[in-house]
Amino acid sequence: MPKRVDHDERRHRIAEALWRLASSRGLDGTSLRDVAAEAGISLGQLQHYFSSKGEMLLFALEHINKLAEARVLERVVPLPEEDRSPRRVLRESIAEMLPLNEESRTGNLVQIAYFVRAVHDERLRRHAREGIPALREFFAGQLRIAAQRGEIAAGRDAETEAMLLIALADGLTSYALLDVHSPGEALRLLDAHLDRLFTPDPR
Amino acid sequence: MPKRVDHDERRHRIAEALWRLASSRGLDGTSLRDVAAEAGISLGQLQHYFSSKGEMLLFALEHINKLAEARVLERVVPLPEEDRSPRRVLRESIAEMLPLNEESRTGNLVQIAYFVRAVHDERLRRHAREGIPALREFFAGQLRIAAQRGEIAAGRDAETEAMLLIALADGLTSYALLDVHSPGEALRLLDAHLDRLFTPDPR
DNA sequence: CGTTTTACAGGTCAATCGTATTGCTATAGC
DNA sequence: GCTATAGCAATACGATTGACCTGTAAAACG
Repeated sequence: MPKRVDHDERRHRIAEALWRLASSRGLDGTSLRDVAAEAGISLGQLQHYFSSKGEMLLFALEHINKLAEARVLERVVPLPEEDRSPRRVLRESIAEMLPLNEESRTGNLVQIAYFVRAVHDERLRRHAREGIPALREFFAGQLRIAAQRGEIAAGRDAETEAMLLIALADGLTSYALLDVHSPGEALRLLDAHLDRLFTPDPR
Repeated sequence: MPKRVDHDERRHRIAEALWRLASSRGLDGTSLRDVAAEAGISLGQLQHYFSSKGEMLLFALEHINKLAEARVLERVVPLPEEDRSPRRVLRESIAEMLPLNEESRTGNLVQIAYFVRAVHDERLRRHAREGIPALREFFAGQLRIAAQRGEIAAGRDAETEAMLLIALADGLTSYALLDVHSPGEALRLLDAHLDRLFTPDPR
């Protein structure tokens, strides 16, 4: 047999070619031939690594989710102790999700392409249903710490506020992608929301 | 010539057939033949009313937007004077946008299908860029009235809060469609946000 | 009444899709 | 060094797509 090849490395390369195309044409508008050409390989070779389009899509989704999670962690973890306040952690996390740079914009466009499929595809929908609660718990944990520190009103439910943050981030992202507002404006709106959330108990 | 036909009425029928299919398969997954079959007409007849698929899509989008706007107005305008507080108007408006019933769910799924296309299609994107500011102004107007009445803190910027509400509604809708939370839970989250927004100046 | 125009049916078209198949080549393993 | 096999290229396949094109019946209109 010929030289052994790192399968995962090849699959990642193909997934990244898929993202580049899907971010500008959607998943339906991206054919296997397109992906192969973008990755600089033949259709036959692509089929050697993915036995069907669905399999390729699923692999690419799991990969992009892992990368997105890693980027958030990479941004939050290195913060010096004194800057790692709940508010700062939440802000940096959400900012990393917003389409503030070209790479993130591509990622978000791909995520949306998957989102549409997920609405009709049970297998993909499960991914969303499993991922969001984990994020919500992370956010809620930060909010509970903030409540203990007296940085937010005691009456607020952490899980509720966490879900509101996620939904808001999602909406801000959508409208930024549509150029309804700029990415910077999305960040400003996020900060306005956080200002209101991180208000100590007024009474 | 044969009996004159109400063109607009036929086109509306076709658009509604398109929605039914697009809400469960997406716009890309819906062929002209599918739409014709769903509408109970031949492909030839469909093409008699729409010279291209793109034209049909654009017509159906404009139609669904008009209907959505009309439904909001129908819900808000008949409210008795004493119930037409800014908070109530905003709540009912947003509730009408959430996928709380099957009809609204279908409408939202179609909207999302268009959203994905809009990201890549300049002509569709213009629709979004023109529609949202109008909605934001309507919301901002309600918020200014609330501020005059002293129902919300004076320091809040109406346009900012209006855009936050729209983005939040959008995010809540997305996650309701993915069954991350129930439509009822989306409404509860909206109310939680409104509770915080409609808090008189604490100082 | 005759002509023109509208409303539609049906078929054809090239293009494109995902998938399946075949065959060659180079090397890992014995 | 022989051979089995992983890696890949190339091609073919049937299905489906949106866009055309032609034919025909009927009724509106002069």
